[in-house]
Amino acid sequence: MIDKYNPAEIESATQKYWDERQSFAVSEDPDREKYYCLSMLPYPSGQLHMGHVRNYTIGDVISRYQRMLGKNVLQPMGWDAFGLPAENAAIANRTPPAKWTYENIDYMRTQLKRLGFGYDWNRELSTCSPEYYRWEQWFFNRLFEKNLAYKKMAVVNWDPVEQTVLANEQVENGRGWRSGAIVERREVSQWFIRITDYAEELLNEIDNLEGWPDAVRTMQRNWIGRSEGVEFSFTVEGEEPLEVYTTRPDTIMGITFISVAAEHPLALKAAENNREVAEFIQSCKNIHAAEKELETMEKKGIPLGIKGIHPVSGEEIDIWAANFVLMGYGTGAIMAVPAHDQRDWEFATSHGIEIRPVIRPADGSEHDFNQSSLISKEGITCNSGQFDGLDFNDACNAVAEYLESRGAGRKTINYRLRDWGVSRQRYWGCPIPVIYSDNQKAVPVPDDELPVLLPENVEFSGVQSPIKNDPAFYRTTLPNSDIPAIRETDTFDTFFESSWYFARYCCPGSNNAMLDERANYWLPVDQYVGGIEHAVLHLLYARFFYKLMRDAGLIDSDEPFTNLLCQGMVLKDGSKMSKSKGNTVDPQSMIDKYGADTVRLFMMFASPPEQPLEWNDDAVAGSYRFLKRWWALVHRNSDAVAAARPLSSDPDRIKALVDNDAKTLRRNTHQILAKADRNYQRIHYNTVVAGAMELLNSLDRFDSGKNQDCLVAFRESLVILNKILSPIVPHIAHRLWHVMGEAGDVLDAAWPRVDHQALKSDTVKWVIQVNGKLRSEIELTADCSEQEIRSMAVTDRKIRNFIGDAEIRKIILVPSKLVNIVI
RNA sequence: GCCGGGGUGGCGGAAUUGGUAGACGCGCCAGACUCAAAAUCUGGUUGGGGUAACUCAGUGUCGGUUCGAAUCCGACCCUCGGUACCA
Repeated sequence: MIDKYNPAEIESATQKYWDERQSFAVSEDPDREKYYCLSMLPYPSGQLHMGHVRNYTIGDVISRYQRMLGKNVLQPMGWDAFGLPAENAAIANRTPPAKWTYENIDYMRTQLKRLGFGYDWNRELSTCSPEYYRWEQWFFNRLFEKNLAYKKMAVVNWDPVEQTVLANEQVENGRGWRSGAIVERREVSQWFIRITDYAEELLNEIDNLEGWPDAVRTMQRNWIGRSEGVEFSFTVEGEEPLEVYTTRPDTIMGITFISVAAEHPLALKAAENNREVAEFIQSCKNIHAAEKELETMEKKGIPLGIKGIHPVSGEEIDIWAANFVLMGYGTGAIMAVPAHDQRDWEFATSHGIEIRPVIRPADGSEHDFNQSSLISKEGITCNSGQFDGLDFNDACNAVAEYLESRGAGRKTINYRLRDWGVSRQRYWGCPIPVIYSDNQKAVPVPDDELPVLLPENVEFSGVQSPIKNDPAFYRTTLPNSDIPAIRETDTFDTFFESSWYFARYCCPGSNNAMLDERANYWLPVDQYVGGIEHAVLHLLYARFFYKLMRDAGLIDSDEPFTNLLCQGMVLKDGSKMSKSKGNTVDPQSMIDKYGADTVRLFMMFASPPEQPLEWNDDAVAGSYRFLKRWWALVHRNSDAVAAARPLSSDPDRIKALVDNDAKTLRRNTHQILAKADRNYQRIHYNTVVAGAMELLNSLDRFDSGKNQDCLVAFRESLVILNKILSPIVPHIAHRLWHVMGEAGDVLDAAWPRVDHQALKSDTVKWVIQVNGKLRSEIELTADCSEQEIRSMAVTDRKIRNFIGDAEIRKIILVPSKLVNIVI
C-alpha cells in the first residue's frame, strides 16, 4: 500500500523540521562565499496576493539553488508598513492605522510561513516601528548637516472641500475621489533631498550595472535625462532678465515667442491690469499635478503684452503664459521655435503665431512647414544671418560662443531629474525630525532626542492627519531651552523607508547605530527580485540612498544591487488581478486545496519570471497531478532504490554501465540536467520544470527491474530529479529524499554535475534543407566525414525528388546539425 | 504626449540567441478500467488539401537583409508598465 500524497501533512512536518533546526538562520562567515538574495518587501495590505506569491517564490528558488551551490545564503523578509492605504482603511473602519497594519502583518506572516519560504525570520523588520524609523530620522540629520536636505515651495493637489492634500491616485478627472470637488494646485513649503547633486554619478554608474535588465537601465538613463545645451536670457524692460535653457541653440534665430508658467512673476504682473490674463491664470490652478495630465491636455496660452529682447537679433519677442510650462521645473520659461519643435508648431498653428524656418534639409529637399515642424539635427542653418550655412554642431558652438562673448548666455549640462520631494502632509509615516522657531527657522531635533515618536493610538475622525491637530504632538520647545516651538507635522515619503531596509536586514538588533560592520559582509545585494513597476522610482531612490550612506561612512560599496530581476504581473483573463476588477484569486484557497508546493510549482512553470503570468485554475491542477505522479513513482520503487544506493553512489560503477537502456536513460537525464543548469542560471524556471516533467515521463516508462545497470541508472536519475526540483517544491523534495534513503537534507545536498561522457552518442541526426526549408532527415554515425555527409544528403531519395534537374549552386553545412542545399 | 516592455496553435508557453517552429503543460477528441461516474492510464491534437505517402501555408501588419528570419533592420497597428504624492 503506497502512502497517498498528502501535501498538508508533508508541508507542516517539513516546516516544523526546518523551524526546529533554524535551517535558514545565517550569520557572517568570512570563509564562505556569501549570497544575499532580496525580494521587495510587501506592503501589508491585508492578505498576500498572487503577485507576492510569485515574487517570493522566485526569490526562494534562487536562494535555495545558491545554497546547493555551497554559498552562505541570506534571505530576509520585512514589511513596508507606512503608507496611504492604512489611512484609507482607518477612515473606512474607524481603526487606528497602526492597529490595522499590525494585524495585517501578523496574518500575512503566517501566510508566508505556510508557503515554506526560507527566510531568516530573526531579521524581520517593520518600517513603522520606532526601532527602524529612528535611524531614518538620525540619517536625515546627517543630510541636514551637509545641506543635502532643504526646504522649498512645491505644488500639491488640494481638495478644497476636504481641506486636505490628495495623492495623484486620489484625483480622478481633476476631482477629489471622495469629495468630487475640483482639485486646486497649491504651493506648499516642503522638504527636498538633493538627488540632483548625484545625477552624474547615478547616470554614469548605470554603465556598470551589467546584472540589470537593459530595459531598466535605459529607463533610468532617460529618467535622469542628461542633456547638453545653452542657457541664455532675454532682457525685459524694467524686469529681471528672463532665463531659458535649450538643447537646440542652432534654432535660436527661429524663436517667434516665449512661454512662461502661469505662476511666473511676469504673468502675475500682467494679470494686475489685464482681466483675461488673470482669468487664464485662475483656470490654470485646476490642472492636476501629474505629468501625464500635463502632457496630454489641450495646450492653452495667452499673450501677456510683454516683450523679451532677442539676445542676437535684438528683435522684440512676445511673451505668453502657457498651461504646459511649470514654475517649479527649470526656470519656468521656455523659448519657442515652431519651425523646429512639434509642440511649438502645434501651439503656433492654433494661435496664429509666425513659423520661421532656420534649418533646411541637408539633402536639398524641401520641407513643407504648413504640414509639420522639421526636428531633424541633420540640417543646415539658414535665415540666421551670421550663423547661416552651418551644420548642427558648428551652429550650436557658434551661437554659444556669441552669447558667451556678450555675457548673455553659456553652455551648460542639464538634467531632467528633479530633487526628491520627501514631505507628505499625512499621518501614517515617519515624522520629519524638525522643530520650527518663532521665525520659521528649521532646527533639527538633536540626535539624543530621537526618535520623534509617531503617536499610534489616534482617532481618525476625518481625512486630516491627526498629528496636525494634536498639540501634544506639535507643541514643543527649542533644543536645550524652554522657548516654545512647533514640531514639523509632515512625514516622510514612504520611498524613504524602502530605500535602505535591505541594509538594515544585515544588522539585526543594532541599537546604537544605523548600520554596523556586518553590513559590509552582506552588501551589496547579489540578487534583487521585484516588480517592473519599480524600474525607476524605488530603484533610483535606493541607489541614491546607498551613495548617501556610503558618503556618510556607513558602507563601502557604490551600488546596492548587483543583479536585478523584474518579474511580470499576475493576470487573470488578460488583465492585472485587482480587487476593483473582481478577478482576484486568493492564494490561500489554492494553498488549502493543493498545498504550497503545487502553488509554487505552477507559479514557476506557467511563464518565465520576467513575463506576465496568466492564472489558470485547470493548469494548477496539472501541477498537482505531476507531484502526485512523482510521489507515486518514488514510493513504488523506494525499497529497490534505497538498496541500490551503495552501488550507484560509486562513480566508477555508474561509468561502467553496459546495458543500452541504462545508457540511454543516463544520456537523457544528463541532457536534461545540462539544460536545467543553464536555465537555473538564466532564471528560466518554466523550462526547468518542463525538463523535470520530461524526465519523470521517461522514468515512468523505464523498466528499472530489467537488470542491475538499469536500477543504478534509475536511482541516479531519481536523485538528480529530486535535486533539480527541490528549490521549487522544497517540501515534497525533502520528504522523498528521505523515502529514497538518502542521507542528510536535500536542502544542503550538493548541486549535481553533468557527466559529459554520458552525453555522447554514436550517431548524429542530420536535417537536410533545400533552400532553407526542411525536406528530409538522415541518421549517420558520429565519425562520418564532411564529404560523406554531403554526398549522403544529395543522394537522399526525397532530396533527389525535390532537386530534380535543378543545378546545385551551393551546399552549406552546420556541424552536427544540418545541411542546406541551395538550388 | 514621453520613456520602456510584449504580440508564436483553442489556452499558458518552448525554440541551445540566425539553423528542424509549436518542447512541456492545460483544454479538447478517441480508447482502456468501471454497472456508471470521478480518479488513473494509453494514443491523437497549428491550419488547408489528401485514404495515405506526402504537400501547401504559417510566429501582430507591410517591406528589407540572408543560403536560411519568431530571432537582425525599417515603417506601422494593438497591448501592458512607468510618468516624480499608489506601493
